[in-house]
Amino acid sequence: MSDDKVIPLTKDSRTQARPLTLKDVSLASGVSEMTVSRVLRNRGDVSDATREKVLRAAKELGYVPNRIAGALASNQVNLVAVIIPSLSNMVFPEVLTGISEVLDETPLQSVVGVTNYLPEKEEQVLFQMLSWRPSGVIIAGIEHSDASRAMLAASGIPVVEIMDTDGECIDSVVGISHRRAGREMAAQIARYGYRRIGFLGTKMPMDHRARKRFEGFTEALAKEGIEVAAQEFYDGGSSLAKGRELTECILTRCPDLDFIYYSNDMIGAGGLLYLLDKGIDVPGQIGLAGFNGSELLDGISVKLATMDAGRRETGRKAAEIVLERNEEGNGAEHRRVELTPQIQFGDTLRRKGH
Amino acid sequence: MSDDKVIPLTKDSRTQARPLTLKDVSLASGVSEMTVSRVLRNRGDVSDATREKVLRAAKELGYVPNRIAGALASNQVNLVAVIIPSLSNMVFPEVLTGISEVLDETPLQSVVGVTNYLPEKEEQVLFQMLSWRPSGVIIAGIEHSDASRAMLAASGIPVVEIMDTDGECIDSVVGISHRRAGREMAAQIARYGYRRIGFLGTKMPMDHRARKRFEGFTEALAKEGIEVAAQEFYDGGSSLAKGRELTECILTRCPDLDFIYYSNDMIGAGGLLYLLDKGIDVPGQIGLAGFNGSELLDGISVKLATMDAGRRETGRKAAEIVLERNEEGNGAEHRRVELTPQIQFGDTLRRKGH
DNA sequence: TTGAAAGCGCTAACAT
DNA sequence: ATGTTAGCGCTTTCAA
Repeated sequence: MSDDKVIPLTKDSRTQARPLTLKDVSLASGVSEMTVSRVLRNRGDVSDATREKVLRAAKELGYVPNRIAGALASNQVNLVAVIIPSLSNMVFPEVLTGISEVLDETPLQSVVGVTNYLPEKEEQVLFQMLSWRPSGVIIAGIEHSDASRAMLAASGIPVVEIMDTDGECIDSVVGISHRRAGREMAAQIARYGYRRIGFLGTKMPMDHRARKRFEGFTEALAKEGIEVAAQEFYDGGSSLAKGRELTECILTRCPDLDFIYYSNDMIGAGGLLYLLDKGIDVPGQIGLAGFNGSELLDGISVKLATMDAGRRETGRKAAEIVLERNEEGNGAEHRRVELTPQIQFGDTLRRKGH
Repeated sequence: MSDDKVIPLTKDSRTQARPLTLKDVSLASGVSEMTVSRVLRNRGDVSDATREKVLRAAKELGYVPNRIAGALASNQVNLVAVIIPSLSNMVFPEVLTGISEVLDETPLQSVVGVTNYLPEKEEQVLFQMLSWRPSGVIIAGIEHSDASRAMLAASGIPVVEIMDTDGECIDSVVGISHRRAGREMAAQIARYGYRRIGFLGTKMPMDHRARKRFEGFTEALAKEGIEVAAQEFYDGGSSLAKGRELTECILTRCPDLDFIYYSNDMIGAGGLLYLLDKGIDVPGQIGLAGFNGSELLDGISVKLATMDAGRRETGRKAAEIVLERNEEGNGAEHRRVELTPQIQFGDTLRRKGH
């Protein structure tokens, strides 16, 4: 970006002074406000004649209902609060997509809040969201401050925690066990004969899910008598460049690694590209695996091993639970849905020496 | 994903029957509702003693204000509606990030609606959003249905159209001229001596901005007496894989191309990786350029030429305009902010034969 | 099938 | 510094 031209326009508009109300439509159509309300919501019995009249009047005036008032009167808010740590990591937009897919067929609508991985911010965002009295909350992770948990528990609305099943949930939960994901990847790597294994991931306090994968990973390796030979942690967002840099770094420190496990596909792909550039044989000399199952990166000639965390599916399921919990009478039980990701071997994880 | 275990829990909660109201806090603290309201909003003069009392009572009870009621009473909704075509293209989350950065310091909060590039869906989403009486609307693009334009114009709230300045705006606009972006890239490519130029992009009716870039591109080439030698269009999302595939495709049809202009960096990078894999000399044999300035892809060894569309900046500016328009008294003019993207040459665009 | 009255929970505006 | 009153625009409930 260079200079920004700022050109104030002259034309003067801001047409409307007061937004229209039901009353305006009532007057215009010669029908009581109540009946107008009924027509606009398709509720109760209204004769076709009046329905016509009302609809026409509303359309002609350009009436837009005031949901604030409607929500207050009916004590019903068709909003679902969705709270996620970030929008920069595609994982979360993908979950949102799953949620929208399901909610789009219903009167419910999602509202997104972003926490930047900060518990304090999460608390604020949550408070803000709850103050709109949404029909449900879908929130990433199961680690929350005491205050957040208290708010959620007390809210009396369905709460679905997503993307992590390792721990106690407040109400319902959908996701995968990251400990198990880490364990299974470690087991597979060990089974394939790798022994000098490095790990590369985000700084852990930020990201509980990455931490749990790492814990599961080291735990399972330990069971095979293997210790992680080297590890490297980084702050901030993941990018190909970061993956490159850290891979170079870890291999300088520890050139005899025969495998690197990355905490996500983005840095994994960066590492992969780096190794390919260097002419290093992958997975002959060194095997690699990431995490997420990012289709985004599928076009790299050598496909990185990974594990699909089922983000779309998670979003869909979470939305379905909120819906289910909103249908009164229905069993409306607490739910625990654990998705089981499979290893995708790609081209970078195969039996050593094969 | 394989089988999903669905384990209904047994514990029974849904604690609270009726959410707390101001009245509850009033009773608990022995202070009038009005004063409680004042304390909770930091408004007017309240003695430190009563403030303390109220705050303590509110905290102990776990009171969460009901904004629905507050908004109705005060006729003030601190929501900004943000309407975008998609979350799958990182461009939009990046704009959202810019918006949030600015709004986070204010009482305003953004609410996102997604249109899937469908004008009809845009209309619905817009109607939904407007029914919440937001303090402003930030909407991607300047092409909208008549009904949408009418709603926006009649809403009486600030409307900022973003990411495209090629055309008439309703109220204010922030973004770049995609025609100009296309023209400038074409001019540069021509200046550098390329003559057999291909274009690769999304199907146009979907994406006005891509279309305008293409139009600007062909127009500027025409001025140099050059015609686009081959073009390839695709549906659906952009990915590295798609870029690969289409690049192979266009080069099969037209093997003598010396340049390919891609409608975004993702497919551009896919093409780049394909050519590198094939051992083709880039840019010696064929030059490449994309669009967006995606930092995401920075880790590829050969850096794709591109143009930064200033997404964060666009989001920030749009949010600032909404804020400005909400400060009464202030000039509150209509604004037109045209950002001017610069070509980033990377490694794939240089004078032919150098 | 339609209408009238009474709030929803909060805040603006006005007392005190 | 605090309290009282009267709505905000809609829907629920009850009556016709």
